[in-house]
Amino acid sequence: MNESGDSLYPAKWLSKASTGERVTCELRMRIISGLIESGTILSENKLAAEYNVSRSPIREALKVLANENLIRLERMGAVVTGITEKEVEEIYDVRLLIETFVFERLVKIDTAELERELNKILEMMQIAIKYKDADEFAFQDVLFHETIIRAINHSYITMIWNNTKPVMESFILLSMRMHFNEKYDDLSRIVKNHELYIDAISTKNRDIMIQSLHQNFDDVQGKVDDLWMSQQMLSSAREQEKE
Amino acid sequence: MNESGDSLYPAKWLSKASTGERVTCELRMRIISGLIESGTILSENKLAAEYNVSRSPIREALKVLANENLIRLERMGAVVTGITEKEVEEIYDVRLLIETFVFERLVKIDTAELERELNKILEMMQIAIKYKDADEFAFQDVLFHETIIRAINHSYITMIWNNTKPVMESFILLSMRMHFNEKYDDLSRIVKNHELYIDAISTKNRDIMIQSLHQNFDDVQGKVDDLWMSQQMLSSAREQEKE
DNA sequence: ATTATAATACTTGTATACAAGTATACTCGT
DNA sequence: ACGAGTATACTTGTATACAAGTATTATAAT
Repeated sequence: MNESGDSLYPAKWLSKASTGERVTCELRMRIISGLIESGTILSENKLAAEYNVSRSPIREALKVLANENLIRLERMGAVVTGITEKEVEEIYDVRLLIETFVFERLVKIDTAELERELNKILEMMQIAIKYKDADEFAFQDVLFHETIIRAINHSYITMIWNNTKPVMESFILLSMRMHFNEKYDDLSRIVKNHELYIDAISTKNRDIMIQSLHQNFDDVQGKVDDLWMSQQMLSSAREQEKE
Repeated sequence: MNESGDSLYPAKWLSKASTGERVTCELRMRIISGLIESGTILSENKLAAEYNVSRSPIREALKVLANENLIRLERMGAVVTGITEKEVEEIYDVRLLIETFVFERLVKIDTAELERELNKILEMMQIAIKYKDADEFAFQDVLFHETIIRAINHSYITMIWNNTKPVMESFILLSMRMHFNEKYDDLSRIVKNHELYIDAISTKNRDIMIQSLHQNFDDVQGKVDDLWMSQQMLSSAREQEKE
């Protein structure tokens, strides 16, 4: 029925994805970006009609999104929860928590290979900056942290990551797209900070690691406000349309 | 086709559950108990036939179990991962991690209502012991920790809990059933330890909390060995059947 | 005997159909 | 005008059907 605009989620990341995964990613982006407002009630049938698919992939998507705390499955309809500033902080709480845990494991093992991998990702990030590819930059940013987390081979920490990653990815994606053209110094600061992170890992220095983690948080936190502002703008724009 | 024995998961906990949830809980118990061995390849069709349901609830169950790291969804068939001693340790890593985090929040807020709630649960546990109701005891044990974790209203911490809880619950359930009749002193030790936990919360004393958490871990760890032993017994019994 | 190829039986992912239950709206009685 | 009760249109959960793809097995050729 209504294709309602282009897709927010990078098509190239969905090359091998099933319909269910596509819908999941797209809905997630719409919710996090604020395009679908908090409080909206989603119905399987309507979504199926909107995306021109059957209810099966839609159901799948809703289950996943409910697990990510983006919607709340109720008797009739799924209520969009969305994410507020509070949720963003909470996600970063979790990231701080697990990355701190991970670091404690990393100091006990050989991290040479990991460092190599991280440096590779760092160079990729720089290329992404050079070619002004916000999506690629976001991808590598997320990959950076994923690589660290996976390095300790801890299935339940990985599980936590798998559950927080999608929201984080979408959030960073939107945030990067918004900032990429304006704030070049922000980007280099992010890269610098990732370098610091690698340093912390290689020297096994807790203080540097904590410093880097908090720096990273602040970097993101700064962007959060802008994202919310733009959401507000979106919302008020819609409000005006209605009138 | 094959109902293969009774259900492991308490029927009374499934009063309002859908077929999908029932299948999920039952499969989870079978996997964790070792009744379904690691390495087994599950097929949606076979499971559907076995449980006399359609593929829809089975698919749902497999998605959930994959998220809990109990199976691995592959091209063809779902490979049972199961849980080894390593996984149990890892689950408790996570619980330690999040409960430590939670405690840091709890010291900052008024916990009077929480303490009341926890004491209620504690009394329930004692009744469960009195009437030798292992399942109820397990239920209250899990509820105890859930209550603490939910108290800080942290959506992503809650999310982590939601994802680890089912496995933990099943594990504790099996463990309790195995030990309930033999080791009465174990049970009172568990209760004592929970009292200690409440103490830690009310006095906002970190040291007591850590002590209690580790104690709790040791309690479980002790039981783990037995559970594995019994799994081994199960396995070897099956081996012999085959011959 | 071994290898290449083709047929078959199984797999998942999606679409559709059906059943049971719930909210909304409407009608009828007062 | 207003409330009780019914009809209707929606909701989810499950079952079934279909399509596309993959492993396996059997057959045929060398």
